[in-house]
Amino acid sequence: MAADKPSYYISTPIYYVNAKPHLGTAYCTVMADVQARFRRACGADVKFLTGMDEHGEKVAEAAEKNGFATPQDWCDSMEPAFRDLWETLEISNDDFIRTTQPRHVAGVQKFLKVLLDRGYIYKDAYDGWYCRPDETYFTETQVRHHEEARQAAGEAPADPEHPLCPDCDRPLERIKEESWFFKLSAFEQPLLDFYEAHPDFIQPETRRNEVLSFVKGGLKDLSISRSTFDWGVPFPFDEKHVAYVWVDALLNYITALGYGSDDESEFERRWPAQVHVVGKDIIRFHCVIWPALLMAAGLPLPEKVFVHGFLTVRNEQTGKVEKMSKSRGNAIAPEEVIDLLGVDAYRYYFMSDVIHGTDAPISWGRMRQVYNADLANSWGNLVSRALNMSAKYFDGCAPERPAGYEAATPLKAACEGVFDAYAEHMAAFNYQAACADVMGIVEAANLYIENSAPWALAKDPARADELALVIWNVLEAIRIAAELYDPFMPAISAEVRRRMSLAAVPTRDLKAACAWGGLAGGQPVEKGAALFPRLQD
RNA sequence: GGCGGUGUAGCUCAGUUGGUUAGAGCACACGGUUCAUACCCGUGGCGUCACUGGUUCGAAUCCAGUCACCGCUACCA
Repeated sequence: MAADKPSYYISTPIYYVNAKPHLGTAYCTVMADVQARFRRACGADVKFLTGMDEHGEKVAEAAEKNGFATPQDWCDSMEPAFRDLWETLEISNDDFIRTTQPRHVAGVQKFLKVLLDRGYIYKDAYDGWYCRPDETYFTETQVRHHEEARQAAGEAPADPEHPLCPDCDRPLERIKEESWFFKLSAFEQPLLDFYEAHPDFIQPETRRNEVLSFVKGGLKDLSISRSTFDWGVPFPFDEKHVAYVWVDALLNYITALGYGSDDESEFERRWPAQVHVVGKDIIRFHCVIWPALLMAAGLPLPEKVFVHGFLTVRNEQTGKVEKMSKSRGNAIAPEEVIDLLGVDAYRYYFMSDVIHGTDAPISWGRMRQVYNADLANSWGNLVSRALNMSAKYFDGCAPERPAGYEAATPLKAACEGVFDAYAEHMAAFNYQAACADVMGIVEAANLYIENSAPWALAKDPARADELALVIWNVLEAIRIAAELYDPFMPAISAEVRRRMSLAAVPTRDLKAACAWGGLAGGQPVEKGAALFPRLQD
């Protein structure tokens, strides 16, 4: 049944279990959710995946430090922080994968065997510096240059036995151990060929350029196992080693489809994914390592990686844009924003006003502006005045679809053609433009009411037909706008439909739903309380 | 150091292959209206399009350089 509809498989990254979800995590997840809801509304058979990344030495350490008997207990204790926030934010994920689940472990082990069989991994001795907190290796040269730079900056020389990490400045350890390596170097040219053949693979364009120049700079083989700790997926053919993050976390995208299980039918049907939504910090994992791993395993590559930027904060005292961080004290928690705006307006603000793809500033002042202008004054007030008039003039109901409903009106003209533009913008993750498309309907409706003056028509019984036509037009436009806004503000759109006695669930055929004339009329309507109570300064 | 990006009204941003007086929304001011969440509608001011020089009949849009911010990468000496 589902199989005859096109599969649309979309993912967020799996989030690292040690950190609670923050505004950036939520931003990414909402972005993917909006796309998932849009695709469902267009009739696609959507699988929307998110989850948690639970392996690694740091997780084991955190478990111990926090007094948990096992790392698994620690992970279990963190899970609600994610699940609860996603539920609050109306995230419609169809699955929630955890890398400690048996289905994931099985898939990882199968994948490793495939890589071994196909000759793309080998065991070698690793000799170099290791940053335990970062779980990262550094070469002699990297470490030496960092030390030179430090001393040039006037800092005290580090202990030669424990020079400092180039990334985090914590002491390194000398490590000589065996490790499994992935022949990433073999994929330099295949990757470049792939990028060229699929110019839309990485979006936006600037990220693509970054990846291109990185790969052209040459790729080195990649250490994919660790034997210094054991909180990970054991190599099936070498129990001393556990999989390192590349061949663990990234694989969630296929293990969630049953790759490596007894029944791989969903994997067969849905892979490759239509899009991975990721932040710019993990672009290389998703645009270089992950495609190379898939090539090595003989699997198809995802169709697209959409890379979003980071949220920054406009300091309303200085006017300067700052990176958000706890140490600066300018970090904003999702809960704070929800308290101010409510969930749907929260989603709308980040999706409509924050430009995806680049770093974008947010501010409390801006949130209030957008909320009041777009949602309270325009959309919410339109619904309010329209439903009020409908109920008042038509005995608690919507007018019946009038005979001349197909006649040209400014409002009908404003609604027609919106779907095509909107769908194109949505597909390109240009949510700002998509929201503007819908706002065009809202503005046209407000203007149409103004110019038609239904309150004047209502005073003249001879113009009853005219009044019915005007009100029906406005309700029809609201119906369409509510469907188009649904991916962004699902609860509000559902409430609008409820007040108009329309379907409880959003459409599965958005194009048809946007066609003029869908509103039969005659059904009860209810004005209700303000959808977006105006924020006072 | 190399590569790339960005810099347009107070704010968030559009500005296709260079072409009449540079745009939208918000914010602000004034006027109108009253069905509505003091809302909606109309009108208006606001910018040397980062700076300098160049190409052109004509550049925000092309070229060179400068400055600022950002990203990736490399520091091979």
